[in-house]
Amino acid sequence: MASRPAYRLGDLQLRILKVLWQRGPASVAEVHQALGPPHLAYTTVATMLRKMEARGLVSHTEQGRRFIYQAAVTAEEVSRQSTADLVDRLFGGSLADAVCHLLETQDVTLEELERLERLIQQRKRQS
Amino acid sequence: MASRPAYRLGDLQLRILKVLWQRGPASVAEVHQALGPPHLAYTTVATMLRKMEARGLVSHTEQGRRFIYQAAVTAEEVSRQSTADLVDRLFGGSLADAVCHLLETQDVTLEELERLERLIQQRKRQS
DNA sequence: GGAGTAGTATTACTGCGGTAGTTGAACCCG
DNA sequence: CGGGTTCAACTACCGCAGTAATACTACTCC
Repeated sequence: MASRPAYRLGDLQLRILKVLWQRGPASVAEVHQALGPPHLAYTTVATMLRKMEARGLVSHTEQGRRFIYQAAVTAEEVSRQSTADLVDRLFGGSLADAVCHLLETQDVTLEELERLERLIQQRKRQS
Repeated sequence: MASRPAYRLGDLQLRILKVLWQRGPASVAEVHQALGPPHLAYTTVATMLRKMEARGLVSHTEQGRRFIYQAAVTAEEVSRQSTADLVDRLFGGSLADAVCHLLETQDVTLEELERLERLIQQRKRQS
C-alpha cells in the first residue's frame, strides 16, 4: 500500500540511505563511519536511524545487541519521487519544461548532449 | 555577498512566490486571494510573507498602511538553484544522469521527446 | 565480581515551515 | 465622536530534520 505521502528527505537522511544502498545492511557504527568527515556524533546517527525507521525509510534486525539497519526504500523510488516532486512543484508537472530548463541553465558537455540524444532515440523507439 | 545558502523552499513559499512573479507587487490580501482554495487564514499568509522577507525572498514597500510585497528573487534563480540542488543531492551533480533518470522513470509523450531533441540540437550548435 | 566498553533508549534543544489566534493601531463612516 | 473594519505585529504551537548529551543495559575481560 502505500503511495506514501511523497517523502521529502533531508540531507542527512539521504546520505544515510546512500550508505545503506551502497553497502547493504549495516550497523550504526558502520553507517557512522561510512558517513565520513565531518564526523557526527555516534548518537546522532543512531537517533536519525530510529526516526527514519519510524517513517518507514529503513528497517532493522537485531544481531545480538547490535542493530543492523537496511534501507526499506529503493534508490529508484526515492529518485523517482523526489524528481517528480520537483518537476511538479516548479514546472507544473511538465517534464519537458523541466529538462529544458536544466539544459538551458546548467552546464552541459557535448558528451552529455550526445548521450542524451541517444537516450531519446532509444526512448522513442520504445513508445 | 551572495551565493545565498541555496534555498530549499517550502510549498507555501513557492506558491507565494509564484503569485508574486505572476502578478507583480501585491498586497497581503491580494496574495491571500490569489492563493485560492483551500483558503488559508489571512494571518498565515501575512506571517509567511514576513518570514520570507527575513530570509530575503521578498521585500515590501508601504503604501499607506498596506504592505506591498514583491519577489526579491527571480523564478530563474529559484528554478536554477532548486534543480541544481536536486541534481547534486541525488545524482552527484551529473546532469546527464538526472535527465536520464527522468526519461526512464517518468511518462514522456512523443511530442515531448521531439521537443527535447530539437532543444539538444540547438544546444549542440551553441557549444 | 568489578571495570571498562559497546550499544541502544531517553531526552532535549535549535531552526524552520506552516498555521493561526490575539492584539493593537489606524482608518473610515455614520 | 465612536464603533466597526482593516491591517500589521506578536505570540504560540505542531511537526520534523538535525544534533547531541545523558542514561541505561549488557557484554567482555582481567
